[in-house]
Amino acid sequence: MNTRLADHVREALEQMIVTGDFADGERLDEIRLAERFNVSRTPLREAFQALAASGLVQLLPRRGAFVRHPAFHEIIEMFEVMAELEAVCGRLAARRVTPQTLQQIKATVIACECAAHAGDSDGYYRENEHFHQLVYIASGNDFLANEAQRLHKRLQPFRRMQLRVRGRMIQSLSEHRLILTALETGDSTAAETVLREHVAVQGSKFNDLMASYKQSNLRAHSQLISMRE
Amino acid sequence: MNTRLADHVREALEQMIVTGDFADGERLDEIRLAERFNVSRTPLREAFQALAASGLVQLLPRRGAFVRHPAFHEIIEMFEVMAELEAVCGRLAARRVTPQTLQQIKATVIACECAAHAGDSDGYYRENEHFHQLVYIASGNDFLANEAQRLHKRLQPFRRMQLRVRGRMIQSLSEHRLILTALETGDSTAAETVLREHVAVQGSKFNDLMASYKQSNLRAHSQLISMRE
DNA sequence: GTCAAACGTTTTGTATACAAAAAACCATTG
DNA sequence: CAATGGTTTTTTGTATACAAAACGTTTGAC
Repeated sequence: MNTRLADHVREALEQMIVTGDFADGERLDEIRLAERFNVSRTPLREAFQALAASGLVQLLPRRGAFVRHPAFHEIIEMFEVMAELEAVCGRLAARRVTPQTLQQIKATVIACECAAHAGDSDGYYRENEHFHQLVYIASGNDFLANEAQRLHKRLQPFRRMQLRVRGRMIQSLSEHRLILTALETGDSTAAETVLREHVAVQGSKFNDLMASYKQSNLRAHSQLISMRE
Repeated sequence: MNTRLADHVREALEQMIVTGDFADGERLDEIRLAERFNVSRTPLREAFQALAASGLVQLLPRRGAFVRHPAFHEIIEMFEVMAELEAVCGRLAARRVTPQTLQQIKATVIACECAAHAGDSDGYYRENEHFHQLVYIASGNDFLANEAQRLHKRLQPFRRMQLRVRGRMIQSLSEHRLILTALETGDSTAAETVLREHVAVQGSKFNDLMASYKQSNLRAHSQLISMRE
């Protein structure tokens, strides 16, 4: 646990932004937020900088901090990069994965299947996260693993929506199996292709994401209205 | 031009770290640096945060800021990711590049060749940067272009070393030609493969990089010694 | 001699004060 | 009524003051 106020504020603001408490382009008032969190402007401004580094707010010099909700096409672009990063991880992992990591991946695939059969949505979500993290590590490139993890985290709110789509979980499961097999047999091309498709947002998934994004936009919008009252 | 002190300090520190003015793991003294730059601790701490975000320093809570020179294997890893990112840019660009961008790329290839024949090393470096930037943009994915540019910038000091290697420029030129042709003919596989190889650090290049890295380490080390006197 | 506890020093994190830039407001003019 | 210029208010960026945590040192016990 961290005792720095700035980190607490950053986490709180991150949560608020992601859950749509602020409208797109809204200015974050230093003074009002400071007294709301019962801190001074100093840790608040630190939090702003951290949020700017991860792309959640835009910091304009001598203007202030503005929340920046990604436009729909930007999310599509981020998912495309995520798909390519995971594809690279898969290709490298097929050649480099250690027996231990492979064993761990196998365990998470099984845990995913168990959670799915038990109807444990949260459990599935958790194990799925673990599965992908292990694939990143299996690439044998720690820098790549970190970058992938970073983007994965940034896409988390949108992925959560996507997983709610009917039937997504079953398809996801079979893809996990295919990936596992590819890694076991050292088939780098298969690992690359399946992982890219596994993550990619296209075809029917595209429309699903579109729908859930519109909903999240509505939430942000209604929030904006309530703030103006 | 930016009027914020914090940004000036960040740039200055960035330069100093990259050029090896600090040893690896050295603590950056807030007070001493503040009076050296004639600023208070506030903008200095802002600069620390920005540098931490780009990986040049490590920020330990209630400990301080420590410069973090990447270990050799970390640089290799970053180059591997860079190669894969450029490969992705190339693959996508072969399908999506606009006639205007293609024209611009052709222009930079020619400019590179001119600079090379004129023995203009700095000019070649500049046009080469431009060439890669255009390939990123040609991918049609702005987020990808930004990420690629970010990593490219981070690897800049090490790339500069690499280009000094004898014969590298001529090989680089012919690779540019191959990439241009692949983009013109829409050959995504060729664009991907050539760009990956173009960036990758392996074989003889590996040893070249190794040698120049050792030199840069020596510089950092001698600096450390001079500071202790 | 080693370990540990208490003290003083240094350094970080946060609050607050202040200067300067931006925004808002308002009056005046065409 | 629109536009412009000056004045006031707000807000950002920076300096400084202060509290608390980390660090080093000395002292004391075993």
